[in-house]
Amino acid sequence: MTPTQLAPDRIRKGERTRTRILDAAADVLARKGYAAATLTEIAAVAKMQAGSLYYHFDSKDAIVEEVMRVGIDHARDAIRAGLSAAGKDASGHDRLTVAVVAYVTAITIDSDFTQANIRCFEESPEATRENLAVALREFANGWVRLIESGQRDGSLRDDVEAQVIARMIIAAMNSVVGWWRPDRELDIEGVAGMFATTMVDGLASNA
Amino acid sequence: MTPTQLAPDRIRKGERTRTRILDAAADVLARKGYAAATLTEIAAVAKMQAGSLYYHFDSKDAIVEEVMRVGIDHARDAIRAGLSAAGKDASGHDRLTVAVVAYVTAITIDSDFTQANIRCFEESPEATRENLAVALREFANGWVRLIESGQRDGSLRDDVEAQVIARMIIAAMNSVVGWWRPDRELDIEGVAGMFATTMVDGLASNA
DNA sequence: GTCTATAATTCGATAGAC
DNA sequence: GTCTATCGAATTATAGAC
Repeated sequence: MTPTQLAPDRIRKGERTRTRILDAAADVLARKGYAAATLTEIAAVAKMQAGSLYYHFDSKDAIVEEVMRVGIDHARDAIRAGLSAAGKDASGHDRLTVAVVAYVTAITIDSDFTQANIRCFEESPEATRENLAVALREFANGWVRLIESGQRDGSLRDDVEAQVIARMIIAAMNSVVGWWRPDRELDIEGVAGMFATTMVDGLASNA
Repeated sequence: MTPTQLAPDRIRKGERTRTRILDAAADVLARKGYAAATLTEIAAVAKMQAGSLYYHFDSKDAIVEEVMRVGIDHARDAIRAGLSAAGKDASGHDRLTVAVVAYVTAITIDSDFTQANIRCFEESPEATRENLAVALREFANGWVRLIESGQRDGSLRDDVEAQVIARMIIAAMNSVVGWWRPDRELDIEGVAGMFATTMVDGLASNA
């Protein structure tokens, strides 16, 4: 038995504590933002003392970075699932609409991680943002490709720059986490639908 | 001469220092955000020591609140100017387009105050947000009325809720301050135009 | 009005007992 | 692995000289 080999339940126990801390951090970060989220509160939610966090993580920023990274992954997975359900032969117009609905739904329903990522990005230290730059660029590029694909197949207008419009769409979608709450009379599918149809089909009446 | 009556140049001197502090605070707040903006740095930009700020303001939050309030006022004025130039008899569709271009241009060109307001709002203390709630609600309501007006005159579709779309449009426009820089090859009028035509006329090709 | 010096907190991080 | 105790740094805010 090598030194790195541990009993299975011991591995699971350590992993579970780590996950509990990340869950707690995502919760606090999504509600308070980066600066206002204290290790004391994160530890309290995880039912620990603040000092104990350092056995599992090197620093506050290490916790924040991992939370945000998980949030980005969750969002990407949700979009992929929606797109693969729509099918590869759907038009760029339809695929963009599906992606918008999938993403808006994902970031509002049951994911403190994606909300923490959205809320804390600008506020987080430069080092953290640099460490996440590749993942975020990849995320943004996904939207750019989606739009460019629609421009190529003729279902989306090509007199605007996909890079600019992608940023705009991402920001518009992210804004829902700032005001939508589950107890609203308006369900999130309705909101997602309005977002998609407005950004993709426009607000102008075609009557 | 009443006790509150001061020599004109003395009034002006005090006001000028106050303005210099607000200018410095807007600069730092727009670049660093609420938490990372320290009084030491604000004072340095204003060419003072941190302690001296307290002769002019009661607290950091008092400075922040006033900067944000000025930012909101600047934005509102820019939109009003654009709309009055467009004329009262323009369609809701056209007035909304004009307002988008006016606002996007205003928040990127030459106004640390509007950028500070956009960047610091979510991060600022609850008391600050409550104090600005009326002004911000009024700002948002302006966009809602603009959209509803277009829905009434038939130039904008009425199968979406103006309240939801207004929030979405505001967030999309605000996002430009996060990435656009004056030295970009793409001028801000071009960006504003793309934003307006995409959100109002849509991304779908009408060919 | 502005400066220097410092009080008062808060928070991230570390050390050592258990 | 977790706790208690504490260090050290940063920051808002105050006090008093000038």
